[in-house]
Amino acid sequence: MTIRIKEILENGKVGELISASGWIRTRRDSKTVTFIELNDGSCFKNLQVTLDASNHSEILSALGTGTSVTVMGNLVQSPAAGQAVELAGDTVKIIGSVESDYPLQKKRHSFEFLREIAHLRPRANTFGAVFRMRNILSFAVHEFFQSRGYVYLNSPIITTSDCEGAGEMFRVSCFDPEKIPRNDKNEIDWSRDFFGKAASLTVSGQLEAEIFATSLGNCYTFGPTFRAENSNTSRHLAEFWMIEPEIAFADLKEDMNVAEDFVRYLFKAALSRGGDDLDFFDDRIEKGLKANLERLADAPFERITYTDAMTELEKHADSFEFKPSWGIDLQSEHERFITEKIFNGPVFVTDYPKDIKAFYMRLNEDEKTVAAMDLLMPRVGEIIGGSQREERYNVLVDKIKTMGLNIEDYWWYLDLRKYGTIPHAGFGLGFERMVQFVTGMSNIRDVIPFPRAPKLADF
RNA sequence: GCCGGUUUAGCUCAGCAGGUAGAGCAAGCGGCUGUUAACCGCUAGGCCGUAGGUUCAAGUCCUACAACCGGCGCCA
Repeated sequence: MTIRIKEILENGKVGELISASGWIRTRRDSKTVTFIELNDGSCFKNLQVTLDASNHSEILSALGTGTSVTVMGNLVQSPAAGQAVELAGDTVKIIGSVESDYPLQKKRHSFEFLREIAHLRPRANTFGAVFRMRNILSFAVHEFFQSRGYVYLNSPIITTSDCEGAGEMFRVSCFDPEKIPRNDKNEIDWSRDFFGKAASLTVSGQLEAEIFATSLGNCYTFGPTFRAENSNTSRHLAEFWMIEPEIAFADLKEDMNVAEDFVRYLFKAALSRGGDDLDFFDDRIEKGLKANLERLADAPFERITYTDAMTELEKHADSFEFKPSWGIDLQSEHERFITEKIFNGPVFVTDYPKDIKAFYMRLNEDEKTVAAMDLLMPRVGEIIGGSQREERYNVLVDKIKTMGLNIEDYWWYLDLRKYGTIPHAGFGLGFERMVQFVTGMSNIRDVIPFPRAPKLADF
């Protein structure tokens, strides 16, 4: 009958006899009373427990930071400021004691240090708040799509379709690295591997989502995605979670409408359910975070074509290391200028030159650009990449050929266009980048429980 | 992968022009106080990232490597 501390603090009645279990965050002594801050992870706040020093003298010294305990006693009104109620502990049971080398102290630790003890960092204020917020956002993702009739698709983690070229892939193989079979041309003989062909971890569930969008209708994926790029930045991971809706009978405009509604829905979920965790981010991680989320949750996102964006950037060519010109990809500094200087908020940039985008994006009337869109956000950069898919069989075949890709590899993808093709569109949202934006955390490795990045796969 | 920075006590850092290490917090002990990042005193704690080199002498200078941080590239 242990009650969660969140429940106690929200609904506990003064006078009630209760039991609370958790970990001691910090402990302070006064002459007659020992104070314990008890946290069980259910919420940001701690439950203050008071112990009569004379009744518990023999175990008081064992109640150090990190100790797990169960306390029974009456919930009383707190005579001091800082908390409305507190638990007047009658009995304290030590569940698990702590050695003096417990790494978490009652002081501020650097995020870099806490990353090295990822098995303990969820017990720290910031990380408790981050992972509760991540949970809120995860649930809101499903809520948003489910309430709109989208089907949740579990796209495969292991794939043999080398399709997209979205980045370097992690090889999946059962070969003994000491004895990799080779054929008579001395090439690796994947036909003798587990799947009978070269297999990798997925870099995107989009192509599979298109199969379902052209059968069950609107659908979405939400799962882990893997990129073997040697990316060393505060916004890249080798394993990250991506949400990829695919919308049937939709064009780019509808794609952006869904993306915008989706992002704003997540902002609103964070605002309405974030509680003390969000207040903490606002107070300690990024000043003004809440006001900014509130502003963005209500205002429509800006939209600008790549061509118009380039024209704007060219007016400020002097302020860039890389000179903007039509046909090049937007550099980080350009994206930041657009989203932070020109619009100060999320911006959709649309209709990129066809040569810098993937083969499956729909060719526009001008035959120079494709129906692509990226959603740029202040600080985290590109949070969404999406497009209307090329649904015209012949156009797609031409595209695959001119890009030098092997047409046979795409037989099933082309079949979707050959048999009852429909216009459709979709996008991918980097979940961790969303969590970063909503929490204000500056390093993406601090918003995923166990980050995987170059030289980093502990725990 | 590229450019720059950092690496000294459990943690966060200081260490001036090369002369064999210091603070705050944490920990242990004691004191004070319905305390709330509590406060005060004392104690203990360091092959100064790794490997070479220069020098009578290297935490301090040089080289290589590694990890981490910031920026860039790749992208979500």
